[in-house]
Amino acid sequence: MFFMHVINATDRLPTRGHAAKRLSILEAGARVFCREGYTGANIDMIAAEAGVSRQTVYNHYGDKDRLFAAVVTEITQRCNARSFEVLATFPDQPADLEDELIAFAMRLTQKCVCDEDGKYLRKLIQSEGERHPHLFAGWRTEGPGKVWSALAARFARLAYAGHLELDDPDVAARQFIALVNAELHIPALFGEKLENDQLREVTTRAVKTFLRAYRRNGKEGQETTRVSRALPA
Amino acid sequence: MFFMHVINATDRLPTRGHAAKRLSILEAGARVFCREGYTGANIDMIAAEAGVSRQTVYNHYGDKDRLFAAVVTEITQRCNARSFEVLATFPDQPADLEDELIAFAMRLTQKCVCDEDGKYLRKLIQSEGERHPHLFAGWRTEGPGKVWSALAARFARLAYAGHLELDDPDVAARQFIALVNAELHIPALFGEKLENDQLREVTTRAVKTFLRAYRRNGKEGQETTRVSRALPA
DNA sequence: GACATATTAGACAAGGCTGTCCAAAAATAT
DNA sequence: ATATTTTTGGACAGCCTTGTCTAATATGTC
Repeated sequence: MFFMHVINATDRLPTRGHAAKRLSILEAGARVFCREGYTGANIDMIAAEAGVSRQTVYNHYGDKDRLFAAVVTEITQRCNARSFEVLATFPDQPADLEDELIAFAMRLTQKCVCDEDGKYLRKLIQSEGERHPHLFAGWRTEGPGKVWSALAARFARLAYAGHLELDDPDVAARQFIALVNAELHIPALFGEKLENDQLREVTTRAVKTFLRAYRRNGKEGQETTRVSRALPA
Repeated sequence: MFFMHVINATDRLPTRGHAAKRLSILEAGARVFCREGYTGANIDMIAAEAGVSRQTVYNHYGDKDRLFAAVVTEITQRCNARSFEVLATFPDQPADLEDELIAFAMRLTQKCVCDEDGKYLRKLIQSEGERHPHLFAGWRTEGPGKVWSALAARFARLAYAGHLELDDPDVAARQFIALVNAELHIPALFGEKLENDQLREVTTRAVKTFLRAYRRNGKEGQETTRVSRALPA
């Protein structure tokens, strides 16, 4: 009962009491660490932004290091969970492949790349990744590692079903993500948000290019080996 | 590169030893700011790494803010210059389009994306871009803005010459860069370097995909408008 | 209401960092 | 060799931050 909070503060969303403060500190920590960097962030700021006294922060997380670690693992888990949620909506039996891939890509962007957590995670990794690689080792294997290969499996399935023609599903998956994110990098760096219409345009162009390269009969040159590995459910 | 001192905010023309220290401080500043973030960096560290006394740092740059600004503009200019150098080697009249695009993309990666300055710039922008947008406004317009449209013009030229078939050269340019960088992001975040062989593989896959999407006779669906805008020398 | 637990505000020491001042030493130019 | 400019090391005040401690207050349970 008491360990609940210790293990993971967000499996429930408490609105009062111990757990509520704990969560609110975590969220404020994410915002502040991300905005100011590890060294630039200070506990008073986090406490103020969490609507909590400084001492409470220390009561819950011991010290700055441990708070930071908690923030990182929390954000990481949240991002991964989101990614797999979206992944579950991949169009396995598409009626209109292009349309459905576009919709899928937009979900991916909105819920995993351009949302708050995604932004936080990118900034935290960028600023502290080299200094504390152990903190992000989990993210690397559980995050992109699994998400990408899961996405690759979905593409392999589409290829097996005759919708795509591809050499290496892993490469296709990475390229898909790269294309979809192609036009988001610069705005993301400066915290600018894309309107829904713009996002649709950008995504549409990305998916069209992807499909021109990988559609069943959009080939030319390059030997394409038929995929025939174990496919997931 | 030599004009730097003249252009730069402060002051009078430096003598020889003066200029050497000045540069060494700038480079050390880049390393330390990038490694530790703006707040995390301290002047003593920079002075030590520059092989200079702390007072000398203050003599040259006044205070931390102005040193940081100088570092940013220096790195920015260096990166832009590099980018245009590489851009000048774009294959305008390719004998073997794929091979030459691969070589070009590798130059781009090695000299602009994966080199020290590129890494520094990314980290600085990521960590301080939102807080000091004015510092990077110049980079945005002079850097990606001009590089991308210059690259787009080169692609348009290839299209005009019948090598490619593309809708919008600007989009193609961004997608080209996105594909080429697709597999570099994660390693870059953790400061890992790719071997030359791996880089070649990764780049080859990217260019192959790009060309499958945009080669003259690798089409299907999607109305492709012939480009006919003003072309640069 | 009584009790236990969480939370709060504030004070506090220890330490780090910035930016300044200064006098001596070194480098450079004349 | 001498005059001028730069550099150096050290000392310093002022400020901020972390993490601890304490006594008072709030919250929730029985």
